[in-house]
Amino acid sequence: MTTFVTMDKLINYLLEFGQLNQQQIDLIKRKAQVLELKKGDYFSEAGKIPNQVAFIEEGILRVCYYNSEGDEITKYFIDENNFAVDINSFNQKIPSSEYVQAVTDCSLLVFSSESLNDLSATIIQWDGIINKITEKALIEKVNKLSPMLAEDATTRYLSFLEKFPELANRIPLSYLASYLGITQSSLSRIRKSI
Amino acid sequence: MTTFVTMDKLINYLLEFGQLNQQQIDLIKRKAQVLELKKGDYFSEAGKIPNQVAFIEEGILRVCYYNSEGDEITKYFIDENNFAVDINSFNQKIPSSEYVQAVTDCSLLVFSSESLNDLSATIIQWDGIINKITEKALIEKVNKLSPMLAEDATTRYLSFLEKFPELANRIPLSYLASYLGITQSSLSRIRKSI
DNA sequence: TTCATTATTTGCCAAATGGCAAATGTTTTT
DNA sequence: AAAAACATTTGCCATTTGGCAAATAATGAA
Repeated sequence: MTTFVTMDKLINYLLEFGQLNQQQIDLIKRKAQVLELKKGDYFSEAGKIPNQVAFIEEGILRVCYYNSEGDEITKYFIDENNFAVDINSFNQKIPSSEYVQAVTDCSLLVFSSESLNDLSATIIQWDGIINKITEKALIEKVNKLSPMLAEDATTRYLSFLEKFPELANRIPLSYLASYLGITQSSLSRIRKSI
Repeated sequence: MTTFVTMDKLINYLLEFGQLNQQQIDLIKRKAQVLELKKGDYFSEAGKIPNQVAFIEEGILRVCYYNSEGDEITKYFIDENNFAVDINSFNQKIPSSEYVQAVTDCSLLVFSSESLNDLSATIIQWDGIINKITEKALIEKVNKLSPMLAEDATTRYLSFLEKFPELANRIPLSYLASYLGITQSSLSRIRKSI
């Protein structure tokens, strides 16, 4: 069974966290499914038990939820060469309180729960690799969020610009404002003042 | 070699994440060292490569760093029945940018790097247990920090009060203010208004 | 193109927070 | 107890951000 998708980004990413032989790489490629999302499409929905994990080859996703005031909050953005999943709900098999949406057109490689179980059972290093990836991603999130609390909104916006330079003007203000923890009008004014 | 410390909290905590037989439990107990810290004492210092991990039996620690403006920031508090370590620096063996300080008198159980390696080599479930603990702790941090951005300072303070009811008036204002992302005077005014 | 819809900007004013310094309160040392 | 050191509160005012609604701009549909 031949595939025409190289999946190079995924494999190179995994290889950063552990060694894999060609046979293992081929198995991983067979277990991954290409999923193309259009801007605005949803990858997962709140209230459902997540049963797949996505590696982002191209594009940007955002993870969102509704807070107690009913405002939609963008918890974080995830870009190329990262995995997206509500890891808590996925592991515990409980309904997710978050949903994941494509901010731009995306090309994803998706693994189902079953595929991941197979890989875990077949590839001895798999769990170790996944653990390292998970841990690194979570540490990055904490380290990004933590200083934001002490910064003013302009600084937070500038940091976002550094991380996603091309994105700031291509996504709805509301996405970005809720991520930065400010209102749309404040963000609009901050933009103007720069 | 008999020990008079029961270490019940530690063992019960570990057992939440995986099974351990009595022999394994005894080994873990032998590898742990009791460390008593007085309020204000440091458990680890910035600039050093962390070489131990602490389980908090009693008391509260805080994890701190200095931001680019030179302000001391309390990144988070860690309370009883949790592990404390700069996991990133610990795993990568790089100098920590954070330091860990006792907010109250603390009773800790400390594991050295070598002890952890021994445990990892001897107890087959050890790595799995540690990974689950690590992941859970990081997820909790993200989930706590994330909504704070969208809340006003009073709400953040009230949330802190819920989590650490007895603490708010027993620690320096500066610790708490920097955790909440506000100035000492603002926090003082918020307190008064409640 | 034109209309309808949605997103963004702006004005106006209120509320929240910061900056700084002085005043007050608390703790520790001598 | 007195002095010194440190922590907290307060006043004053500036800046930031929010709330709301109207105006404007951009987008998509007919």
